[in-house]
Amino acid sequence: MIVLTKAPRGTRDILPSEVEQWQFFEEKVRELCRLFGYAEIRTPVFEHTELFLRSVGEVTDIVAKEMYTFTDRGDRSLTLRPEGTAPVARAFLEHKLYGEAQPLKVYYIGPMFRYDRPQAGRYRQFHQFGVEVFGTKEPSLDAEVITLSLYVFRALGLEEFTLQLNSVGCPHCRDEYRSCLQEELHEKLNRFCPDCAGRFHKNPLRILDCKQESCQELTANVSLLLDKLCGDCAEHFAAVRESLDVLGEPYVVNPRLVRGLDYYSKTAFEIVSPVLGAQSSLGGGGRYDHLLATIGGPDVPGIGFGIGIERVLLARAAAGSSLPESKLTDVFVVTAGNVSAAEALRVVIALRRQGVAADKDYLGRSLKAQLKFADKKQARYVVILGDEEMKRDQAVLRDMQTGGQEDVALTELASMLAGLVKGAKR
RNA sequence: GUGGGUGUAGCUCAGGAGGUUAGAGCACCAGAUUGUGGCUCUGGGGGCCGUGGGUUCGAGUCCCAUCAUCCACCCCA
Repeated sequence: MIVLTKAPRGTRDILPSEVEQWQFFEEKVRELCRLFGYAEIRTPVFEHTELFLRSVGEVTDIVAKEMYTFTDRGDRSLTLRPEGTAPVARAFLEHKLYGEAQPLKVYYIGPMFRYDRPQAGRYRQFHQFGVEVFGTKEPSLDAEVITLSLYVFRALGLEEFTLQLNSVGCPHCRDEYRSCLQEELHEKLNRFCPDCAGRFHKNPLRILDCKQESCQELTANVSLLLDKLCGDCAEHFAAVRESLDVLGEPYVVNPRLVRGLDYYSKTAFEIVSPVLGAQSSLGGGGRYDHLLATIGGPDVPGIGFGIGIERVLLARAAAGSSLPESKLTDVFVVTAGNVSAAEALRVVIALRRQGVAADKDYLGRSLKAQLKFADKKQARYVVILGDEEMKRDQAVLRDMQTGGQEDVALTELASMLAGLVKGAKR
């Protein structure tokens, strides 16, 4: 039975009480992108299914079992984007942005969709902030991109995280290593866990990343891709490390780090947090020098990362970071005696026209209840419109913090409060 | 897709081995003498006990299924 009063599994509402956290995230990220020279790009939330098949890779988990794919009324197979890189790459090609000055640096913020079993820090609709840069293989760019992701976490008040770095090589050295690894592991094949047995053919590199202790032991002395990179890849990796060293950014080389998407080459990195539980990855990314060519474009290199917004917010909450309370209402206008609601509205509108966030009661409540509500709204000031004062074209202005109050002429009310509110915010 | 935990008021939870009108705290609303919030006191509204079957004279309580949720695996953000 479909429950009409519940959001679909793995999705959730971001309620007013939480939305400030999201706005905070977006503000910080936009500011950083501006400083780093990245412009925003917005692509559709769905694309031709084929785009993800070709770019992400048909044997990846994302494509094999996690895509929201549907056929539209024109019989086209479409898929809600499971990640952000492929759509941006598509847009880059579609609009021939390789014809503009390179490199092109862009960022995006938006929802992604993966049909997966929900868990802590994992949703079917989740949100990512990510950047992509097209047009250069220069290693210092790798360092810039990585650094930007670290600055994002810091700007959001996260201190406890680790940057893991690796190189997954290029098609040449990776394929060679892959066969080499399979050869080395072949004799031990029956001693691996069932998952790894499956990985042996599909993605042997991932065996090195298995959480099972028994598998870890079996691969303890196996040769690593990092030691078998081709000259070009090895040189690139060394240069990236050097750039990070120059910047003073600490990192951990994890030769067993693997990325889940096929298009990665050379630099691969992930930022993990110790406070998130099993879903410890705050974000990750890497270089994808052959992606554009794979989907039918020119041979333009690229690099990027994606950060999970939900996970960042969870990490912030776990770290006890909070935001200063922002108040929606500066002034609350209440009525006493026979003063009409319309009269109150007139005053409220006049205040708003002066840039004062004002509001009033809309439930016909008693004076006492109106004040109680104003208190709940955390309004700093309350304007009381009473019969006595109205006769003199005056109103009572009450400071809810100090409890003091005075009579103010109606004509001066708006400009006076505008001044008071502006002063209080400083 | 696999394994385990949990579903009782808006929220956090009680409800001894099945037995009458299902409770608490917080929240919400209203009062505590005439037009004044926070503190206190008093009162009040709210619950197909997730849903559907079954066992029983009788089910919030036992059994099955289902849905949801949480945790872990897989994988990833």
